[in-house]
Amino acid sequence: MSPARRRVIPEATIARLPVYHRCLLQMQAEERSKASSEQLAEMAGVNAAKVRKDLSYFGSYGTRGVGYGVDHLLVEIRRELGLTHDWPCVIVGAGNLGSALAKFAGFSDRGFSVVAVVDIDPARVGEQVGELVIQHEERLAELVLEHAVVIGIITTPPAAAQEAADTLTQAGVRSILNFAPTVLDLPADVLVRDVDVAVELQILAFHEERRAAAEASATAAAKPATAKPAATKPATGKQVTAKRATAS
Amino acid sequence: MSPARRRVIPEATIARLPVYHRCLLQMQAEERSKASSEQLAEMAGVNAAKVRKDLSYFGSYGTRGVGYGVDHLLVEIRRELGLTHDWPCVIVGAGNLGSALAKFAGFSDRGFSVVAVVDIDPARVGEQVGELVIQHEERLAELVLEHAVVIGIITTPPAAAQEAADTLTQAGVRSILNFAPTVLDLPADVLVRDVDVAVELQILAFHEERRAAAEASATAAAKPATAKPAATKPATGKQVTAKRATAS
DNA sequence: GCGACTTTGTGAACATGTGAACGAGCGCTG
DNA sequence: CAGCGCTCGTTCACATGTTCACAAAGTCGC
Repeated sequence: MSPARRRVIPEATIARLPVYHRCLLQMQAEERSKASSEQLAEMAGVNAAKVRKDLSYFGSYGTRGVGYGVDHLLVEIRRELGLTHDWPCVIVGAGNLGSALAKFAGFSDRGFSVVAVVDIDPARVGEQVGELVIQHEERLAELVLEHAVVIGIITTPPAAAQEAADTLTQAGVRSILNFAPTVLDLPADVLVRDVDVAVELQILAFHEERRAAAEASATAAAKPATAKPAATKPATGKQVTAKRATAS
Repeated sequence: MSPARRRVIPEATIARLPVYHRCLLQMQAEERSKASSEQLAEMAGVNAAKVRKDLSYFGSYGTRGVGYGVDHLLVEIRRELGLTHDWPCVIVGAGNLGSALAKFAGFSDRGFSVVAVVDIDPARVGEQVGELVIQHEERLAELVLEHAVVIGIITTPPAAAQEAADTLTQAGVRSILNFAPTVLDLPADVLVRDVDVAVELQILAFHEERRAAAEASATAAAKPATAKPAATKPATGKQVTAKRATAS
């Protein structure tokens, strides 16, 4: 109800909120009522100061000397993330990935419900996928309006992605999760998040490549044997936790 | 063959390389031999200066007054990303997502080959998925060694992810793509990239929530009607391109 | 060959994000 | 109710990433 007292929240913080949310859910399941920034940080794999700073953007929900109330914090984060109400989504493209997502239950319990799946292939229309029936892509705009869809999920082949995005946008969707390996060209007020498995793999490959090069030059005069030195090298620095990289 | 002349490459640059790679492939398909940073930037949805700076980390592959040679640049990027040779991957967890990824052909042509799929459910072992047969998770370590697997892809339910990661790590895998909504705790020299669809959706939801709040307070005295104002609002600023956010 | 034009490569300002340090506030204990 | 220990919230310095602006270096036309 407070009018416009909130500050601007950094993108990096927003991206971490869902992780905190997940950790808090787990704590709640473990019947823990309090959580310190330290504990939350450990669980979320980040720095404790970062946790405190992130949470402080939304107000002072912690108690000094004690920590954060798990239930309370959950409610607040849920409110910030808009998880208190349902978000109707539509999946465009019922290929391997689209079908897998449609069947996947993991969203529904977090407020995301897939209300329709469409595909351009007439042969697939009518096919059952999870609890839904594939409809023809022609009906996309219609379905968006009918179900008040807010989020579009694009799982088409790259060539069809732009058109799907255009249709979604014209029907009023302004949030798109794009799995197609394409850069979508859309109006500035449409928020697109790209998820590309191939890109992720290539990033991993880059680091592997570098690692291999580093090891090769490290063992300069040593034997340039076959490969696969199993699990040697205690790495640089302390063996705390793996380097982490999440979708920004 | 140059020993260690290369500078340290920023993570943000690395994450963009695959996108440039993809754009260049498309240009190559269109028989274009030259590309300016401006054109590449437009295609990749980024700033032209960023393109130049990114590419300059690897050396001077452009020609002033002309641009970059598409073929040449492709070779260089491919070399940097280690796409010149094959990366054997293993998929742990043959659920909806795991199966979809296993069937998906999009990786193989970029140097990533899925050499094995394992699952913990004995009932699923032996099942055909794409060109592979599901094997039991017990054999994971064995399979990693046998096929010299470098990248592990975890698509198990969250509860099983840590164990899968441990097994992979102990077998020598140091690059993991984790689709499970869990923070993995691993040695520091293991590189983990998390891909979590629920997180992405929650980020979109956050912005939708904010947008709704902003619009509500903007139309202060106006009619607080039902919802769904279709496609009003020309947005703030110029209608260039959608805000973009990719896996960091 | 020379001058005009184009586009790269990079230095420097700016913006965003991170991590350490520390004061302020709260609960507990005696 | 005063002192003490704990943990939040905030400030500050630093690291990382982005964008601008411009000189250097090349091509092309004449």
